[in-house]
This record gives sequence, C-alpha cells and structure tokens, in this order.
Amino acid sequence: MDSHLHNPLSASGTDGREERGDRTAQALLESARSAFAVHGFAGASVRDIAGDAGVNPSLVRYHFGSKEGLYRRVLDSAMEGLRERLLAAAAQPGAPRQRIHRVIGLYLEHLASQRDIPRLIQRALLNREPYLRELVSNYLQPLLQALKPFIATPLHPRLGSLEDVIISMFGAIIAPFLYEPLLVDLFDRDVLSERALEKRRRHIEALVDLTLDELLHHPGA
Amino acid sequence: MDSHLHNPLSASGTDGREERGDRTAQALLESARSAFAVHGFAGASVRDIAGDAGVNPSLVRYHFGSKEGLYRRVLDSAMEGLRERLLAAAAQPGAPRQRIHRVIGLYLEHLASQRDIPRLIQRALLNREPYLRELVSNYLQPLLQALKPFIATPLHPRLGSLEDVIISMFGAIIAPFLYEPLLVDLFDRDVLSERALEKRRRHIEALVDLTLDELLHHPGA
DNA sequence: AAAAAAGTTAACCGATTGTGTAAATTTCTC
DNA sequence: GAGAAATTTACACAATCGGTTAACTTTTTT
Repeated sequence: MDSHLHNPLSASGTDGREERGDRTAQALLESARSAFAVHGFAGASVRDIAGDAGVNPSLVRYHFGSKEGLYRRVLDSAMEGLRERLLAAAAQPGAPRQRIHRVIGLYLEHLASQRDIPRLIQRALLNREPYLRELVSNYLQPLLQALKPFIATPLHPRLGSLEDVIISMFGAIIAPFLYEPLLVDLFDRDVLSERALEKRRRHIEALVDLTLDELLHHPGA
Repeated sequence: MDSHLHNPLSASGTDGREERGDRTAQALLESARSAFAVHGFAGASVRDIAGDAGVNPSLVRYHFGSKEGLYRRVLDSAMEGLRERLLAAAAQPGAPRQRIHRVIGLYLEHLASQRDIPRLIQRALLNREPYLRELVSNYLQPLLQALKPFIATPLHPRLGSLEDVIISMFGAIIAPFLYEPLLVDLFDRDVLSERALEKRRRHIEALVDLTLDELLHHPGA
C-alpha cells in the first residue's frame, strides 16, 4: 500500500545540509503542533494545517503517512530530549531535596519554553489515547523510580501516602499552564509571564519543601 | 428563522407530569454530556448523540436549536446548583478553616458524583470557550470573594502570594480526576474509587492546613 | 545527458458533518 | 371528534473530512 514513504527529518543523514523535504516536514510539524494544541486532533483539519504551513495537503500523507502519523510525530517531537534531561538532573550529585528541585525546575522550564505541550498532553489524557502508556513508561515511571528512594517514607498520619503528595505537586506544577485563561479572568493578571513563572517556581519549591518537611518528620498527628 | 422552538425542560411548568418532549430532551442531554466529555465538542457527532439517546437526530435542532445550543445546555446542567451550594457552605458558621474545608469537601463531592464535569470544563478550557467567563464570574469569583477575608495576608517570603497558593490547591484538588488514566498506569491502583477519594479528601485537607499555617504564621524565612 | 529517485501538485473519491425542510404523527384544547 | 399545537420523522442540502491516485517537477545518481 504505502510503497516508499521515506522517513523524513532523518537528522539530515550524512551531511549537515537541510533538504527540501525536511523543510516542508518541519513546517508541517510546527503548524500541526499548534493546531492540535488549539483545536485538538478531531478539531484540526489536515487542510488547515497544510495551509498554515504553506504546503500542499497531500504532503501530509507523503511525509507522515496519515493525519494520525503526523499527530504521533508531533507528540514525540514535543517530548524529545526531555527524558534524558530529567533523568540527568535527577542523577546529578546533591542533596535529595536539591535534586527534586532541579527536576521540577527543569520541567517547569520545559513547559514554559514549549507552551503547547501541556495542552497536547491534556488532550491526549482526555481522549485516553494509548500514547499515554508510552509517556508513563518513558518519562514518569523512570523519574518516579529515580526520586522515590530519596523520600521513602511510611504513611503520614494526615498527608497520607507519598502517592497523594506526588499527585498534588504534579497538579500544582501544571495548574497555571492549564488554567491560564481561567486564572487571567479570576485574578486579572498574567500568570504565564516570565516574571510570574519565576515567582511560580519559587512558590512550588516552597510548597514541596513544606510537604517534604511534614512528610519526613511528621511531627503533628 | 427558528420560528417556534419552545424551550424544553421547563421544570414541567404547571403540573408535575413529565411530558414527552421533556423526556427526549433529557435523554439527549445525558447522552450529549457523556459524548462531549469523552470525544469533545468537535469529536462528538449529533447523529451519534441522538443514536445513543434512541432518538431522531433532527430533535437536537428542535429542542436545542443547534449542536452548540445543546452543548451550552450540557455545561449549564452540569453546573446547576453548584454555585448556591458552594456559597451556602462558605457562609455557614464556623471557623474560617472549617469553612474552607467544607467548600473543598463539597467541591470534591460534586466532582466525584459527576465525573464528566472535570473533563467538560477541561475541554472548555483547552478550547478557550467564552463560556469560561461565565464560569469565573458565576462560581469562582464569588467563592474567592467569600473566602478571601479569612485568609487576607501579606506576601509570604517563600510561598509568595495568596493567588499562588490558591492555584496550587486548585490544581491539587482536580489532579486525580484529570490525570486518572495516567495515574492508574503510574501507581497501578485506582485513584477514583470511593476509598481513594476519601483518602484524597483527607490529604487535601492536610495540605491546605499546612499551607495555611505557613501562610498565616510564616515562621521560617 | 540520461535515468532514477525524491518531492510536489491538482483533482477526485466516498464518507460524514451540521443543518434545513416539509410532511407525518402524536398530544392537547375546545 | 374536529382543530390546533407540539413533537417526531424521513429526506436532502452543501460543506468538509481524510485519503487516494496519477501526473508533474525537482533533485540526485549514474
């Protein structure tokens, strides 16, 4: 069926020269990432994506096989390199708390530099796409295993299990990116400006410290 | 254009008898709520919704004017009554902290009993639908005004402003509902079971207390 | 320069989309 | 029971969807 269909964006194989096909595939990827983030997979049309990229719609099939193939590549490219950077940050020397702060800071930085990512992942979550299992096993599971020994702790009398704490911190980290349009209306100020995000990073750091202190020393009952 | 188009579900006007049209409108609403939550507005088709409700697709136009009219009614019905219950919980006598816990507990209960809501709101957020402004001014703004005097506080040296704390708590509260498919894979256990949600409620309560203590007394620098 | 490969284009396909319309049916009113 | 109103049905519409094909142009290879 799909006879040739050479995989594009092959990191420009032998030499560093960028080929013609690579450029159009890259343009399609960028337009698609934005379109899928804004309108979702079902809401974004191949024609619109190609139009935005200034390219013929049929090239989607040529370069990516199908709309779904393009979508997969968008998700992959959005996550590219993150796994290695996160694990490296977790493995770097330092006190456990410093490592955790580094990982969180890196993740916040990644979200801030690629604003489409939270929405892409959130849409994948809402649609319960099978891609999520990869995301879990590739990113979250290794990260959890790398960080868990630092905070191995029995049940806390009030905070409960470590899982609950992780869920809360994860929700708190992602919140401003996901609820931005709502928060702008509620607080009447930009929550994704560079200033706000740096403020946010310090807040998360404090919140993590607060819960870690409570979790590790659990003084109160 | 749309000449007659009587509004259905009029709470059965004079007598308590449920009319034929009300029943089909109700069936459409229920099917639509599920379909919009699962597939999104663009992904859910009028024909599928009507088919699931066992009803002719044209009745969507008759009862709700259009697909978008149906969608609006779905959002309204999902939020119905929540505002009054939340404000009543906030206004009930008791210590400020108890009021906050009541509001949060009520909200968690509402999310738990209507699992479609987090997904519907999240999709509305992702699509930046204008409906969100209503949601803010009808639910969040009044709630914020009702709770704010209890925790009026200057900037905390580490946690930052009250807004940041609210954002984090909000993210933590919603997290298990939104990230459920991901968390099931990650922790290999149900995070939305009745047991897990009660555990979750206690955890959130502790987390709120922890941050409120820090916010109000801000002992550490 | 000829041949092969890679990339691009335009046109078309069947399926599905939301919506509109007019007639048929049911229910209510008198 | 006749007439009016409310509700339901079947059918058609224009538009859009993703996908397919074949011809065309550009680039690379020989």
